[in-house]
Amino acid sequence: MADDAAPTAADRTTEPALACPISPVVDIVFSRWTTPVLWTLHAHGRQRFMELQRRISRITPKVLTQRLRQLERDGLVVRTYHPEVPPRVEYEISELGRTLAPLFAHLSEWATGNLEKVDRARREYDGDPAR
Amino acid sequence: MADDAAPTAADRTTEPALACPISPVVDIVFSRWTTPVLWTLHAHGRQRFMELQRRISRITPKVLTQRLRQLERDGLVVRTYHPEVPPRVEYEISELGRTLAPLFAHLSEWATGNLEKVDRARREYDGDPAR
DNA sequence: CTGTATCCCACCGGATACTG
DNA sequence: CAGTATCCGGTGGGATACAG
Repeated sequence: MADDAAPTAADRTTEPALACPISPVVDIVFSRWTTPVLWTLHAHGRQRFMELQRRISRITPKVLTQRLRQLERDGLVVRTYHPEVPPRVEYEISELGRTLAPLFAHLSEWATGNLEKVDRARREYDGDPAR
Repeated sequence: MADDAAPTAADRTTEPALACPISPVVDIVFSRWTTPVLWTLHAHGRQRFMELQRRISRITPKVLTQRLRQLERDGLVVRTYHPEVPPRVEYEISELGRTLAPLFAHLSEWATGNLEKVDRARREYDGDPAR
């Protein structure tokens, strides 16, 4: 990413090099840790930093911050800072982010049943220890 | 990819730690380079190793092999070896892999229009150099 | 509470060369 | 042609400590 002049997310759609129109979406939505963050935000609504960290149990504050910043920059998440003592920050899915919901549902639906097939394929490929 | 001893793809669906039912799918389908490989296979049908490498222009043979092996193990791609001289190997999407097509179409559809919004969000976040 | 700042290491993937 | 074998550098992310 980030090389010469200004490769935007959109023009990568037509980039001949990859010739894969969904690569940019994958970079934005499915890079490491972004899916759990988005999903948690989608499943539990607006919530604070600590709630997110607790729910995405193995994530460190550093990484969580990085992902949240990226998602905020991409317009998928909205950050609200409340200048109180102690400070309170809330995150929520943006309107744009919400348009991903059907996609996630689709993913989730595919997982049902097909994940099992993947497991079976792996076992068979590995020499079928369970038979 | 790091699926050694116990945790299968399927049981990660119910793993409390992530509590994100689509994470396993993301690991399988959207890890690095897998999307371009699957897309190219989907777009151009059964093809040989070199064709794939040529179409996914920046991929190295080593990485291409790794991804193809992974996809074959997961049952998403079928490898056919023809014992000729010189050897000929063909790859194609499996039946299971084909069930991903609607999903990819969905992704592609989301990209249309929304990618542009992401770009705008980024420019605004970065300080809007184009205004 | 909500992050930053460092240190550090494992691993991915690029480059290159070589084999059946 | 279809890979494998090595070397190797950059980077993501874990652990830990600290700041506003």
